[in-house]
Amino acid sequence: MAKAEAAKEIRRKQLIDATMRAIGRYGYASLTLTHVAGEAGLSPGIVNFYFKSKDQLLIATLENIAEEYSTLWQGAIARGKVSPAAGLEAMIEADFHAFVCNAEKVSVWYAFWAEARNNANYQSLVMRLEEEYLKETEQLCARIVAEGAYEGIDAHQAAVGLNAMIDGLWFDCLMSPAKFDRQAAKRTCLAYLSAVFPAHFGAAAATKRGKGELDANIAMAIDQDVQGRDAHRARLAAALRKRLEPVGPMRREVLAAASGVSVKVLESWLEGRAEPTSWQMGRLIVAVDAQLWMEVYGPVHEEAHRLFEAKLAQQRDFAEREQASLNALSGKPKD
Amino acid sequence: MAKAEAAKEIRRKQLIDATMRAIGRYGYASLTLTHVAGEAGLSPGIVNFYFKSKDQLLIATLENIAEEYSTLWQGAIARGKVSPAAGLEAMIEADFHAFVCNAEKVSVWYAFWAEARNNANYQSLVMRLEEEYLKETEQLCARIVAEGAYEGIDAHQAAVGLNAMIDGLWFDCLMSPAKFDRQAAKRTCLAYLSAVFPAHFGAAAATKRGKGELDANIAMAIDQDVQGRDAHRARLAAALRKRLEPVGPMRREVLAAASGVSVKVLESWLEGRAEPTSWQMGRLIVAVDAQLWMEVYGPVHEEAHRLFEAKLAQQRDFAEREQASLNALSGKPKD
DNA sequence: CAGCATGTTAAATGGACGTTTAATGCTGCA
DNA sequence: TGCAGCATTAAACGTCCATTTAACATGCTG
Repeated sequence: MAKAEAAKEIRRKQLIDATMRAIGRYGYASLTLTHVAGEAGLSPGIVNFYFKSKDQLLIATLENIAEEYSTLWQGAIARGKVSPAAGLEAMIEADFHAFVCNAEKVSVWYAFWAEARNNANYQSLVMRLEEEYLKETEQLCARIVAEGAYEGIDAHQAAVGLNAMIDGLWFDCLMSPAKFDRQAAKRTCLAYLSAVFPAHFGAAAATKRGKGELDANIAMAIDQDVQGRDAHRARLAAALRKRLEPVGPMRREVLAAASGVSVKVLESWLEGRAEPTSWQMGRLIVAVDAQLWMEVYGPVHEEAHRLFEAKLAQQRDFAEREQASLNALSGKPKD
Repeated sequence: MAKAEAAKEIRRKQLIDATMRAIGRYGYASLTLTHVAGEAGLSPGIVNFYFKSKDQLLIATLENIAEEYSTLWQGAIARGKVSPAAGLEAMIEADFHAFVCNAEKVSVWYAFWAEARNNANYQSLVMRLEEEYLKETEQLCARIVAEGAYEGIDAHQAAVGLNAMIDGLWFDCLMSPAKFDRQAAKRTCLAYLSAVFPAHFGAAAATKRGKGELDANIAMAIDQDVQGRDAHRARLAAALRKRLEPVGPMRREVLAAASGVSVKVLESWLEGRAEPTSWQMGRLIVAVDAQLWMEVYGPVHEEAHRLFEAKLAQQRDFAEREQASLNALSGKPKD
């Protein structure tokens, strides 16, 4: 039952969040399921009901924080896409955003990093993540170098240096979160970039294009991404309600069936108490109309839109083919 | 008995080394005394004989690796003292020396860093270390800035950036030790410095003063420090033997008594099988002559020598006062 | 309202591990 | 050689904790 599935997802997320808080509070080594359950306000036994084992819970936690982080920086980079320099600035902005750069999250990262050497699951994930991030940074650096005015600058080296600096600054955040100044950390990174790429990040470049504004815009956009979970749910609820108005074209039962959940669950979405999984969201979109996506996720730049349309077309294509093959099968039953 | 003390020290060190290997192999979270004992080739129960508890063993391990690291970079910086730029280069050289920058050591560091947030003992030590290192780096940067040719460069920021970059590069060493290239890491740091301080680290500066040579010298000196434990013991043994030659002024019994150990232990030093603790070394020096220090620790720069003389004077002073107060007490017994 | 499924809890279980203790082996000394 | 003291071991103990199990609560269905 999809309804049960959705409810389970909520509890799982709740436990994952509790795990992150518990790691932040007690540390990885002395983390017990009792701690986790305590943070979640549940009894210890429940963890093994939603996760096969403690290991599975921890893997899910790492996957969760990894996806959260990836989403943030990839979103930031997309917003800064107009120029490679803006892209790098956006990455830095994302890396030192309060949402990811805080004592709790960083201590979770360090916990997994320290364990990664002895846990193949952690290691592959952490390495993949790091490689993705490095690749992106390197491309941006390479584009900046290609734009000229630099001799003897190795884009790869510049990117490795930037990454290392960011990881190292997180360490300061870990060790003395009270003293740590996120703005100063950003400035430190920008100082590095302005030393390496003076034409793009130097004082001259900054005044020329009105640096302050850009920063503020990116930061605001990231803020929206981050603290906007409630706002997101509100937008989703509003968009759904609009389509369910008395005069509207759809009834709750229809919409619920289309998205594969019970009416109860659908109502929890309508009231902003819960939200669909991405899979359910996809089915909702297909069931209703692509415009829903625009309304829920807010104004987005063209590329993401184009990407989405492409995906949607692909999905339709896949569904059609599946249908066709089903038809074919029913026509000629297997021998 | 001082003899027993010396033997205990050796076992303790053996167990600490085993702990580091075990953390590198199994990770902090799943480290058991059985693992440690296994690495040391001893039985599990023995650990609680030499350390009051597992916690104490771990604290001793952190203290050990911290002192090891501090000694290395402070030694390196002293050698590069001729100029602040050389000092920074020496620090980098030390940070990426195979002795500290290898998968095992780095994984030990990350283990303690990750736990530091939840363990006051670890935290204070790690923070103190980090502060010392930063302070030194910052002073060097400030001196470079003071030498001129830089505008708008913040020495503190430059130092924080460098430290962060080094810590972050260690992460790469942790995650993929096979792929990690220590030389490339050094170059990355130097590229950073040459971007921030082009007059001191730029291509021009490098060719002017024959950069290659300097690097090689510092690296060699550090090598000596590091892989030189055997050499150190050999020097010590030679220096002691010289003073014990048939025609020499001292007999084994006298020297042993003076340093508070048995003749057996002294002989183990003479044969290079063991070495005194720093405390015993101090008593040896006082008993024999300060020249011994020069012979054992090799040629050193003046400042360290001066420092040592001052310490020695202080120690004598303290001993005299202690004696005086003892005399006073025996004169007037307490009421 | 009965019956069933599902979510949740509390208690039981079994194993792992730090620590303690008693026994054993070893070394140095007479 | 025999004794004394110390280092070391092996086993026992007790605690903690992940996991399992059964009981309980809740809500849904017929």
